[in-house]
Order: sequence, then C-alpha cells, then structure tokens
Amino acid sequence: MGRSPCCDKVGLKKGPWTPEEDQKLLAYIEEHGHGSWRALPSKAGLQRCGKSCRLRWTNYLRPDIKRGKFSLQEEQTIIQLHALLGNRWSAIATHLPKRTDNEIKNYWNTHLKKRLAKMGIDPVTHKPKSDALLSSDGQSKNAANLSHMAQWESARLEAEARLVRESKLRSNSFNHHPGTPSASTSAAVGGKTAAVSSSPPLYLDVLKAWHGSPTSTLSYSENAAAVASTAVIDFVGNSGSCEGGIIKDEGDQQEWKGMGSSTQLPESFTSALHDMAVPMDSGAWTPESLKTVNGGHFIEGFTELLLSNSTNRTLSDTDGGGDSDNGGCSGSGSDYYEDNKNYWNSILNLVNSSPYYSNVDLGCGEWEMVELQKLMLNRVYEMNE
DNA sequence: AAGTTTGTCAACCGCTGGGTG
DNA sequence: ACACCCAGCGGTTGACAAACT
Repeated sequence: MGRSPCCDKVGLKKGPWTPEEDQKLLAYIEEHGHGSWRALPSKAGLQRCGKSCRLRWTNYLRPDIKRGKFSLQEEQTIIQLHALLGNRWSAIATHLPKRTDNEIKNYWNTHLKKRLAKMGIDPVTHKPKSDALLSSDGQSKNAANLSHMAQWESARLEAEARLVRESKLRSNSFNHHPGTPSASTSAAVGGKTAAVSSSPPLYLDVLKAWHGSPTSTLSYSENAAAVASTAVIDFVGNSGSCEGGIIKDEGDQQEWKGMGSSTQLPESFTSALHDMAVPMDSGAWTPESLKTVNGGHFIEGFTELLLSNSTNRTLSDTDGGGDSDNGGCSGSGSDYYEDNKNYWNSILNLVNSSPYYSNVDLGCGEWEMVELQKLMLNRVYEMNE
C-alpha cells in the first residue's frame, strides 16, 4: 500500500518534546502556519515526523487550549455526550471548545469511567449495571431504542462538528493569520452562516454516518422514522432503575444532582406535536414552510417541544437538597422513572442547546437535517393519532 | 528510607476516509 | 478505477509521579 513510513524513518526523534522543540514548532507555525505537516519538520528545523508535530500542536501547543482541572459542568457535558456518542472524542470535543479530544479521552478513562463504575453505572451504556441483568423485554428494548436515538444525535453532531471545522478553516484563511486558530468555537459558529450556505449538503455526512453504523440496517427514511417513534416514545415512557440520572461522587466531595427535578412531560405534548407536525402527504418541504411550523422557527420549536417541561439541568454543586444516601432515589418506581427520564432530557437539552441551531439562518445543508427531524416528528404524529 | 503499586497523561500506533493525479 | 498522500481519529503504551506498604 501507499502508506507513508512517517515515524519509521531513521533519524527522527520520538518521545517527549523538549522546550526547545516546542519553541521551534511554535515559532514556525506562528510565522508561517502549519501548512503541510509533512513538510513542516524540515522547514522548522525539527527532527520529528509531521504527524508528531501535528499532535504536539493540536494537543498541547495550540494557544486556544484550556488546561487544568475539568469543571463540574465540563464533566457533566462529557458524561452526557458520551451517553449519546460513545467514544467519539472528537465529536465530544466540539462541545468543549477549549479541550482536546485527547484530553477528554484521557479524562474519561482515568476519572469519569471509574467514577461511574464505582457508582454502579455502566460507563458504556450509562445505565445502572443492574439493568444489564434484566430480561430482554423491557429494559434492553429501551437500551436499543436509546441506541437508535444516539445514532440520530450522533449523526447530527458529526455534521455539526464538521461545520465547525470548516468554519474554522474558513475563518483562518479569511483572517490570513497562520497558526492562530479561531479564538473559540463560538466565534467560528458565529461566522458559520456564510460557510454553511456554500458548504456541500450536510445530508451526505448524515447518511454516511448513519449507514456507517454497524447497527443501522434500515433505510434512510425508515430509520429516521424508527428513531423518531422509538426515541420519542421511549423518551416519554422510559423507565430505569433507581440510580438512573443520579450521580454522586463522594470522593471528590461533589454531588451531581438528578438532572432536574421530577417533572412530567406536558399534557400538551401530544397536542404540541399535532401543532408542529405537518401531515405526511403535505407535499414538498421548503425552508419557508418549515420555518412557519409552530408559528416560528422549526428547530427551536422542536427543541422546545422536547424540553418544554424539562427543568433546566442543575449545575450547582452547592445544594445537596434532594439527594439521599441512595443517590437521591426514594426507591419508588415513579422516582426512578423520572430520574432516568430527566437524565436523558438533560442530554437532549445539552445537544439541542447547541448554538448551532439557534438564532441563525439555516443554510441549504441544514435543511436536510431539518427534514430528518421533521420525519421524526411526523412519525411521532402518527403514533399519537 | 526503599521498594512496589497505582494513577496520570503526553505521545505513539495503526486504521480510515477524503482528496488528488 | 486505481494508487498514493495526507490528516484525523480512537486505542494503546510507557514514562513519570504520587500513594501505599
């Protein structure tokens, strides 16, 4: 194959970087930008392979990297996104703009995974370990449904991450400021309207991601509908065991509350769906028609629908109210039902609160995403008929 | 104090997929 | 269609530090 030898080349240094090497790399990138990583080492006077330089830059030297301890909010974000995306660190990292995927991955493996396991939560499925022992009827079906939901959100986030990257690239080239990535993801997102409008259609990424999933066997529309029906119905009727959604870490003297107080989805849930959903046979979907659904912005409406009665995530770590020694669970079925529901509510909240979908004009590719979401809604509409 | 175990994290490895000629 | 280059990704390793015996 045509694989380049990279670090196998003799004479190239490996292992930890010295301050001198860092300085050389920094100085070169600040002056010239990284350009071709392969060509960079010789130009910068480094005895390293390009790949090593790239990793050193992206994981350590980049000026927009935040180092140090992860905040409680960052931890929650990682856990929630991991519940949706699994070990897709780069996708997770797009929601923690100043953290690298490598750092997040390390932090997960060394801290969060163990912490969850210690609390009896399976770090892979994010469900209480006891659930794994249950029979194949209720709980595993829920898990499968959530997995489908995760596929959907995963595809969406992947597309989003791609846009952020493209936007950053454009921002960099526009500013012509080599070696200095855009100050933050939000800045990149802020300038994304133009990027989106000229980007290749997003749905290609979405479908690729979707069909690339080993568990995906349905066609595009079938899958979207299936995800809608299972995810949202499950979202409403999900039940779990006692510890779902309640995370408590005694070792760090921090408490992660249930992701919001016990709430019921609004009685108007179904009627809201009726209001928002457009009949399946209503003809072609246009950006204009979608924008007017629910009297306003479709995406915002969809997000609000899902979250309409979900209490915002509790990020405070100072108030112990509501938690008990068994992790804030009273032991009643309704409580763990609510806790689990709120846990997934919070995940959806996190994803849907992405700046990507709010207060911006949607580009052409984004409408493909909108149509996927609309498929979901229509399916829910049918189920609620 | 010395040896051992455990934890952390930067760096590497190998695979994948997009782009190009 | 094919071979190759390149960058990105996730998994893994290994050096070092801290904690423990």
